[in-house]
Amino acid sequence: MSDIKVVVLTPDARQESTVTEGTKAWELFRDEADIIAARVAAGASGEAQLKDLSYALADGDEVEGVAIDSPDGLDILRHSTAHVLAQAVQQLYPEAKLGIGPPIQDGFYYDFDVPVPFVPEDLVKLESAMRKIIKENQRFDRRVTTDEDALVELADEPYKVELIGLKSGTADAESIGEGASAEVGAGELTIYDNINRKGEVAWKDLCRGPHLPTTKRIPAFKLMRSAAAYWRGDEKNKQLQRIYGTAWPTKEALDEHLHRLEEAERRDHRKLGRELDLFSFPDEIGSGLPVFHPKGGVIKREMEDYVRQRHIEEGFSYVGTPHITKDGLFHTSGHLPYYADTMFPPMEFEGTNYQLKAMNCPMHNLIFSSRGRSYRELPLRLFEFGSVYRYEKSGVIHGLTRVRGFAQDDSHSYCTPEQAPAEVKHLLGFMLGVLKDFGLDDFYLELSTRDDSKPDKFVGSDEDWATATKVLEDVAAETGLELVPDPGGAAFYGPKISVQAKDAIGRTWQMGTVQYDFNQPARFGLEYTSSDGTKQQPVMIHSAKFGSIERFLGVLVEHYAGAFPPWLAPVQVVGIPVADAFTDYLYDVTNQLKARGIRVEVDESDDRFQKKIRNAQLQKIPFMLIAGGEDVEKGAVSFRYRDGRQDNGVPVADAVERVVAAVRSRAQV
RNA sequence: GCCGCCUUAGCUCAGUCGGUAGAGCGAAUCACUCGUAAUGAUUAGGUCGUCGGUUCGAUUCCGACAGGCGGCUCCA
Repeated sequence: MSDIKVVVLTPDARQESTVTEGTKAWELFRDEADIIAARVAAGASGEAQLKDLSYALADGDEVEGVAIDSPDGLDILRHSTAHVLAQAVQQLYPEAKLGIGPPIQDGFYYDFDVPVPFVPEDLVKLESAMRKIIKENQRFDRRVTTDEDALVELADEPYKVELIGLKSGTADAESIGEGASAEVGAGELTIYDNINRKGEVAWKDLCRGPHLPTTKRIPAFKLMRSAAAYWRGDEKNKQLQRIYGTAWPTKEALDEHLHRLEEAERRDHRKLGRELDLFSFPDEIGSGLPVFHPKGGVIKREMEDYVRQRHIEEGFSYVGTPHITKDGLFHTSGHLPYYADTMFPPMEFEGTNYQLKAMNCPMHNLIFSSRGRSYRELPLRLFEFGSVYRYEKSGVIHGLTRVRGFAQDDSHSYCTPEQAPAEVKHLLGFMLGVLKDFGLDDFYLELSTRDDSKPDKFVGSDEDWATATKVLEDVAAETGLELVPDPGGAAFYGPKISVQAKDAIGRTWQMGTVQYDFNQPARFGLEYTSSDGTKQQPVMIHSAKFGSIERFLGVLVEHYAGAFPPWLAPVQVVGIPVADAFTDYLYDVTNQLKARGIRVEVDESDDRFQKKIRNAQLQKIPFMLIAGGEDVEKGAVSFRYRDGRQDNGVPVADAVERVVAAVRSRAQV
């Protein structure tokens, strides 16, 4: 056996070493307990690939250890845990057929075809079976096979057989589907055997790897829940039973993760909406149809006042349109054939079908075309709070973030094709400014484009789509923000840029949008007279800065966990007298605040002083103004802030100015 | 829409192996008047989500529907 040269890469050095041919990668990292895989490049020019530590080194390899707490390491840990889950499932339920089991954000899942869906008690049983497998310290053993051999070996696993077929049928791992690429990818087909202490194959799975060296290297895991999921994500396919789990490099990291989930549940806007008396969803009205209580109404009104004012400042005219229309309007716009499924069914009235509107643009188009338009009027900018109703499937309704009736802060800018790029830029900047004023910072942009393979879902010429997409792409790039492609996500009439924000439990929601539309102006025959006297067709740019008032409010509640910045807080100040005797004195102070437009209350209840403090804390009121004997003597009040900070004996005039300034600044306190 | 789970007082939840139900918080009343997160006592709240079936009897068992939760699919 001859010697070979390999290069070991560490974060701060590259070290050449000579080893015997056939040496396994794990021998290079013998002393590093947290290395669980290797990134190997064949020579400096080669692209590095993830390998199991059992990989036999070759001459010229550049090898870097992958730590269990690195992003790749976590994926490997979680995917390996998914294997252990699948092994446990087939132990307990031998008739279970395997789907796929990829790593995901914070964890993993594995899909199974089982005759009876899993219940929570099954997960408990499976966890103990998994612990047993982990204790057995089974070795993940990689074995290269051929399509033909694998098809014979895995004949009992119809879903694996399908994946092998897909792999041979296409060169492109992406087209197999997200997640499935963990099982079969480009290159050679591999099976992983789980070898137990006796050297027997305890279990095996088709998989491209890599995996942990052994099952004992799984430090901490937990099964979270089970749910059904369509095979390969297609509604027409059979539903498999999916088990979600999580796995971490240490027990502490797992506990922290579970703790974060608990914290996230506490900020859930549906829970806070009830606790803070902001809104509710009466059964009597129907699913996905919220009502705003006085306190939620304050926040909603502040949002509306703000965004109406901003639109006026940005050159928009505030308009109004009705909630229903004859259905012909949506035929003209082109919405009906595409979106009949998501519109409420028509109401027949005196021989005419009326429809609850699901979008506002057609009505704005009629305002545009209500009289002749000159190029001098362009861009013509219309804005309103448009109430729209969409018949969302029952399973998708979610608090305020997915409802059946909501208001869009909807605007349409009619402009010449030449003006369009500048208008898109204007709108995007405007939208980002709105997010900033509301303190939202955890979001990214998405560029939704046409899916060329589904021409029936989109209208318009290739050239127009290309032009429109380019305009949006360039403007988005200028912001410097992360831009995620969303192929196929465009509206039927044109591409869009949207803001995607996360809720408390990590789900992303589409907020504001800017959409470029060259189709509706044509369908409505919109035109303006240009400087040379000819009739021209405008381009319209759809834009909503919040997206939907309801959804934005829901995300805001979670962003602030109910502790709104003072300008949005339903109650901005609560006066708390130390004893009844000081109530009148406090009213003198709060009346000054009220005169300055501050939302202020005095707690005159029979509760004791400390209870009043507690109640104000639970209501997350930004400022508590406290008055007792010491304050009265000095002509002062004492502040208590939401975070528990105190500032005693503040002269009344200063206190009033302090509150007014805080509210005006729109800043969080 | 699909799969699973769930629905008991305003809220959070006990409970009834089928004989019409409890607690804490909240509310009301009374007493207490207190310096930075819960004063005490008393009282009132429920045809146990709705409708149908089984049964001498259903909140409990079965079914349908409505609503909720978690996923999947969808999301102009």
